[in-house]
Amino acid sequence: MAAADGADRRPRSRCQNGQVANLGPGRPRSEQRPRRGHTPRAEILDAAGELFTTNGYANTSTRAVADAVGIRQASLYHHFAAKDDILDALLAETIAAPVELAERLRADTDPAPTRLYALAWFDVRQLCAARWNLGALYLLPELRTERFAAFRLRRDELRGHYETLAEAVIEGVGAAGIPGAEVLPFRLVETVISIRSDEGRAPTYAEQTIPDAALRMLGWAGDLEEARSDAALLLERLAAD
Amino acid sequence: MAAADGADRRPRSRCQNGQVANLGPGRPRSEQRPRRGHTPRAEILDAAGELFTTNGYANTSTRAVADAVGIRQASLYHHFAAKDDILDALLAETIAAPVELAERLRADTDPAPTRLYALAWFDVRQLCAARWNLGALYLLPELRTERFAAFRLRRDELRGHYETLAEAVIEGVGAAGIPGAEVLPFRLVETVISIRSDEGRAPTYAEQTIPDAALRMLGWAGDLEEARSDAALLLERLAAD
DNA sequence: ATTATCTATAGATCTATAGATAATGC
DNA sequence: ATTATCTATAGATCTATAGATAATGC
Repeated sequence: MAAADGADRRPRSRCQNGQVANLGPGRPRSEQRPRRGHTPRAEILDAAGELFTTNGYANTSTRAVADAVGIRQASLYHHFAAKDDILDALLAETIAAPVELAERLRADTDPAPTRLYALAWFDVRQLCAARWNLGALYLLPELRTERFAAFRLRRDELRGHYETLAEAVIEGVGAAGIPGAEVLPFRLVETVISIRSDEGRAPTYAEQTIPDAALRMLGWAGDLEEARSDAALLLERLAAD
Repeated sequence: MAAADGADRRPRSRCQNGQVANLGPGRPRSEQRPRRGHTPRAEILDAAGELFTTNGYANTSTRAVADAVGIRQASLYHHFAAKDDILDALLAETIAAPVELAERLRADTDPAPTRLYALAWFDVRQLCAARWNLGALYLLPELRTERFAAFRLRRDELRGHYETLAEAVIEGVGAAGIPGAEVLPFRLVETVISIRSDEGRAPTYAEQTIPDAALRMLGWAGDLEEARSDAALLLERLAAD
């Protein structure tokens, strides 16, 4: 019976519309629903991402998620032990890549403005490109519970990396710096979430405007086009590893 | 029976702890609970503000709100026709003052940087000082429904005022401006909400750091101390009217 | 044997309405 | 008469578990 360990073995269906060839073991679904994802787990996460962001986490029943996938409510529990775990998996996805990038940037020797620009750019791009605006879930009161301590820790790490880079930028600009501003680049990047929520779609200008504004806000008066092209080279280099 | 029109006539109790002298008409409460507010309506809003921000809107039952006030669940409906209406009243409170200030600032003749500084300062101060971090409710999916169209409109007005002021600042700085940055001051101010949510309390540095950063972000290179003292004078003047 | 689904259900909610009751105010 | 509370309840949920079933894989 039990599983719910998240170890998806193989895809069960080949395509995303109604016509499906079952490929793996297990009783066939009584109904097929078009839903993105190569595994049941990925299908569930996609459906939950849509429903959690459009109707809210607490307002989305496990039945609604199951319906959106085309399975019965109880079948969810084969893939996730609890509703919590679906949310946790979605949240983890949203910060894994920026955290990893930030860790690589720490070891890099480029100037701080270049590295901060690169991190902000990468992060904004991902927040804009993501299929669902999952950052809107960061303010859920549920995340303050023990259950999500690990997620909070990861996000604090990311925030710490932003702050370290921002402090280094401020140090380089001398008296032009604003005291306390080192906390703001991380926050400014995450405003993409509210913009996307209010405007109903990802802002097109954000990828350039927000990293630019982050550096200016810290008192950095250098050439933004240069920062941008340096950051682009840096990101390419790191992606190659 | 019916009421729920929000027209509170008079206080029912004189004090905020258990010892209470009933003053108005109506059946006495079977239980008294310490809760801030001079009228039942205010008590309900205070309790709901606490519970909505700490447990979430959808997770907070009308029973929980009633319990926190010291009345029965059904008695809420004498003051609010539906749970929606409690949320709407709380949200309206959060933007009434900044919207009014922004409207007065539109008629003012001070330079744009002074006016933007004043608006951001006032708004940040209120977001920090408010008893509950109600801005955390702005991302609720419920707010996208028709029910909250009026609230969205008011908030859009506030956003529009920020943008108009920011555009004027950018115009004054010539080539130093970042295209698209006029949308950011409003967003930067609202980052107080996530900071307060993550740190568990209002940031002490925000009142100065955020207005400062908003101007720098727009490419404004003037004296920030001067902007701050000019804004202080402007706010005093407007408060006097 | 293992896997992924299914059916059925226990037990615990939640919102809003109907109508009774106990105060004050005229 | 008006007001603010009360009790009682209809009707509609929701999460998670138990155990059956229908595939594939060895």
